[in-house]
Parts: sequence; C-alpha cells; structure tokens
Amino acid sequence: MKDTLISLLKQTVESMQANNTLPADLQPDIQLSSTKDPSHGDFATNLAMMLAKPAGKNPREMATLIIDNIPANDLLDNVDIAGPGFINFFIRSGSTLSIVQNIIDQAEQFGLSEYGKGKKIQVEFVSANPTGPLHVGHGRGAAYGATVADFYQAIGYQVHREYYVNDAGRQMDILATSIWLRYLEKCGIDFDFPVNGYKGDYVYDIATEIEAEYADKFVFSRDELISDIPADEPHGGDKELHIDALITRAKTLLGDEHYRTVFDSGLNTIIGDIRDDLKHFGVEYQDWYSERTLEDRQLVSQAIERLEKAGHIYQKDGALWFRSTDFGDEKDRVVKRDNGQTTYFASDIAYHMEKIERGYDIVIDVWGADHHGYVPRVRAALQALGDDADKLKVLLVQFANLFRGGEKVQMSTRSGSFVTLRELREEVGNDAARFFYVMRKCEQHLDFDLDLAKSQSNDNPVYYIQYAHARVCSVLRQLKEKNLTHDISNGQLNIGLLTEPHESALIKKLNQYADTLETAALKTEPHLMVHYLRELASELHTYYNAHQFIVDDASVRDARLNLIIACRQVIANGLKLLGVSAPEVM
RNA sequence: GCGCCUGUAGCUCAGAUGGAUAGAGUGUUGCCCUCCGAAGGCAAAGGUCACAGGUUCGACUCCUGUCAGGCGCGCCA
Repeated sequence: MKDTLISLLKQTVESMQANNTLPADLQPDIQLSSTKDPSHGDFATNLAMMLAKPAGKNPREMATLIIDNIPANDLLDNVDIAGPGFINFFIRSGSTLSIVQNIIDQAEQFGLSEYGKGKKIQVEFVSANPTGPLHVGHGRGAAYGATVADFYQAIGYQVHREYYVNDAGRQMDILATSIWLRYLEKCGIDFDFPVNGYKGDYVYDIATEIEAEYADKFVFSRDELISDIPADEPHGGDKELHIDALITRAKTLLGDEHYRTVFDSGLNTIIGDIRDDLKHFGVEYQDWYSERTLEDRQLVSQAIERLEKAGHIYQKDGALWFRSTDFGDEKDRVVKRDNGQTTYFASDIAYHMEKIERGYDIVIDVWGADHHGYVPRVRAALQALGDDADKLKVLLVQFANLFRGGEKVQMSTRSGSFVTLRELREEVGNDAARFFYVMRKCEQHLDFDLDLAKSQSNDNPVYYIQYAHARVCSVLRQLKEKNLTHDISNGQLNIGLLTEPHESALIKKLNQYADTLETAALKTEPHLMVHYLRELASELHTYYNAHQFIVDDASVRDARLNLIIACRQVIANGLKLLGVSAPEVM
C-alpha cells in the first residue's frame, strides 16, 4: 500500500521533470508517513515543502502542481493540501479493507517478509562469564538480544544466535579454586575463605557434588594449603595476590588432571544451569562458542601474527602492543603481557576476526553499557586486520537496576548477593519479564521495581494486551454458547459494512503492522512493537465498548467477527515475536 | 580530566531519516456494567521538551556551549 503510493509519487516527480515543472537533476527522497489525525487522511508527504525551494516556488503552489501530475489510479479517494504544504492522501476504503482477509489467510505468517532474504546475520548476546547464575542484568541482554534476533528472522534474515563462553582466564580459575576451597571446608579443613572468592550458594552445591562423586580424593591438609600463601585483605594483605597464590596452590596440589576435573565440573554445572535458565526464558542459541577453542585452534596467535604482519604491533616493556590509536582508539592496547600470556582483548580480536570470516553480512554484539569503552578497540582491530568493520554492530544495553522496598538492590556476582534471572522469572513470570525488558529503548536505564512487579502485577501493561487477545477468544466462546456460527467467507463478502470510525481506525492500525515490524527489526528497537501492540489493543478495547459484535444481522456480525479475529491474530503474532504468550483465557 | 549514554506531564516513558495542535501508561477528579469478561471504556486536569545561543520556511529532533545524573577510562575479565 505504502510502497504503491511511493512509486506513484516517484512517477509524479518524473513526469514533472519531463514537462519541466521540476529541475531534471533533482533526486528527492520521497517520505511518506502514516498520519495521526484521521482528518489528515491516511498518508501524508512533505514532498512539496522539500521541492519548493529548489524549484523556486512556494510550498502550497508546489503541492498543487504535484497533485495535478499524479497519474490516474484507483487507489486514492481524495488528495488534499494542508497546513504549510503537506499533501494528504485519502485511500479508497475498499483497498484498506483487504488487510482483514490477508491476515486471516496468512495467519501466523502474516507480517513476515523477505526483506533480508539471502542475508546472514549473527547475534551474540548475554555471553556472561560462567562463574555463576545469570542475574537480572543479564536478563535484559537476554530478552533484548533474543528479540532483536527474532525480529531480524521475521523479516527474512538467516539468523545465527551465539553465546560466547568465557571458559578460559582468571575469573574461571577463581571459580574453580573457590569450589575446591568449599569442598575442603566440607571435608573438615579449617581456613579463612578468601574475600575475593566466589561466595554464592551455588559454589557450595557444586562442591557438594564433587564430594559426593570423589569423596576425599582432592583433600589436602591445612598446612599444604596455606603455607607461604600471602595474607588476605582482612589480615592486612592484598586480596588479589592472595587469591592468585591460592589458584597456583590449587593447580600444584591437584595436578593438571584433577584441577581440570574441578574446573570443568564448575564450568559444566554453571553453563548447564545458564542454558536451562535461558531456555525457560524462551531464549535458545544455535551455538555456544567456547573461548578455549580459540586457543586450541591457535586463532589468538594467528590474529596477533596478522596484525604484526600488517605492521600494527610493537614491543614495549616486554609486552606486545596493538597500535589501536592509528584507528581512533584513545590509547594503544596490550595483546600479549610480559609474562607471555595473551590478554582477554587478544581473544576478542581473534573471536571477532573469526566471526567476520564466517561470512555474515551483519555481526551484532549485544553488550552491557559498561563495556562501551571497549567498542573502539575491537573496531580498530577489525580495521587493522583489513576486515570490514562496518559489518560489526555493537548494541549497548544499559543496566537494569533492581529496586526492592524503594531501595536499590546492590548486586555483586563475587559476593553472591544478587537477584537471579530465575528468581525474577518465578516472581513476575516469563511473560512480564520478557515484556518489561524490551519495553524501553536499550540505551535507556531500566528501573525494575520488584515490589511493584509483584504487588501490582495485574496492572502490568502486558496483561492489557493479552486481555485484548483473550477477549476476542471470549467473544467467540459466547457465540458458540448462543448456538451461532461464524461464517468467514460471508464476513469477507460483507467486509464493506465496516464503516464505523472505530472500525476504520482498527483497519488502519492493522495495515501498519508489517511496517512496524520491519522498522523495529532494522532499527533494533523492539520497543516499537510493544507500543504498537498497546495501541492496537487499546483500539480493540475501545471498539469492544462502543459496539456489539454478536448482533442479529448475520452480515454485520460475520464482518465484525472477521475484523476482531484479524486483530487477535496480529496481537498473537506480535506477542510471539516478543517472546510473550497470547492466552485464550486469563 | 577525557570519552559514551541520558535529561520531555507529579511518577515511568514514547516521539526513525527535522514537519501539522509534543503523545501514552500510571497517579488525581468525574462518569459508564438490565449489554459479547469493568484485567475494560469515556472525559477533565496536568508541559518554559534541563538551560543558553545558532542553523531554516519550520527544531524535542541538527550544531556549539553550560548544568545535572549514570557508566567507562588496567600488562583484569
């Protein structure tokens, strides 16, 4: 509909250029928008105002000329000039009504498009360190990333969802050591647990499992454990040095094989838990990509070599540095430390290099906003490697602050004091959680008030939309109770009877769904769909209150029922994309 | 200090590429169930779009500066 109108306007401009009403070299970007006010018609364009200046005419005069040059067509009922020079288009009512039948015919397929056909896109999201359960902050990334991915898929892109598992590095060593220490405690060894260790309950659980399976196989004496270990912070020492010494001690005492056993049991338990958690949240991945495999495949050293060959690496203070300042970063970055170990950044270079090489048209990273300083250096690395850095799109998600009893909940993974995603889901439900997380633009801070979500869950906006869906289902149940049937083809035959303002408004809204979906996908702003669905539900509720659907006249009845089941379908389709259910009864 | 994000109704937030009278929810105040689910609808009230300049036919939107809040600036991950 919109596209047809735009091409009509293109023809208009061309014919005006042919008859010299317009300069021939003008290539106007034709903008057509849906109107908010019905008195402005169905669509409006500012074309006349944009063309007025180059053509040396005033906008309203230009508008008249444009209207005179619009080719004959059966789409438009009327065209008006309004305000400073807007051209308002009134679509012939019959042509907008066909949307109802389209929706009914296409059902859950309705609104999907092939916009991105043949294009591959990769979305990496959550990717939280597997050092503990997901918390509410991760939940936002999960809901947002999953929704962005699903939206792209809905407009025809081939989507690959990926979780980057940081299964290498110091944080994981701290976790493994924490588990082992808890295990030692359970086995009766007496010592002070390091302040820098992971203190969550899940650490005990994993330790318990290890004890159950391996009994005292990994037990060492107190002396073996703590001799020559530098003091922890409460005893006037340095907590970082203390934990690092304990890690080294764990590796020495346990030996590679046993250390790996403890390490992997922690990793596997936690990743399994995360995977399970996300699955219940309606979030599934095509790939769980292991950081360790990067090293196994020597991709990290390959990436550094490539940078070196390209002349972007230098040595200083015994370390290898990437000259990222050549590509707009604020300072150069170390890729290999003086102790010979590569940095986390080096792994990330390798990972992004490999992602780009996999041949995606777009590579999307969903990151917490606290990583924003990291964007320029990753982009710099891709440029230095000669890869197309424009393919990388980093979406930064601001923090979700949790409020309980009016107080901001302080969260720290290390101390174990945080609300998990699982707890949140159990408290407010998956539907409300998924919905709330994407209700706001991602760069907007999100205040998640737990008390409000719990105590007033009936006021949840998600219920308003779900209720509209359930209401239509209820009408159809009523119909059955009255021993009436709904004849869809009779409804279509009489669809022209839908002339009430409320009906026209609904039909106009239904016509906007596909466009909303496409915009929301391309802008990676699923909240646009949230707002659309709220508006659609609102108009459906209004219609419900203003008119009776189950009326004696079968022609009107069937036509109206066609309209409301079309609305129900669109609500269901939209909610599904958001990962929210569309219940028939509430 | 430098960089990124944010500042719109009492509160929480929408306002894509500059466009018509800046919109919702919530809260406040009135109405509407002999009628398909009142988890609903209708209406009222509520605004210096942080502030000051600039660009133009036109600025919440773009530019510059100021103020306020959040976050980030490791040979951590």
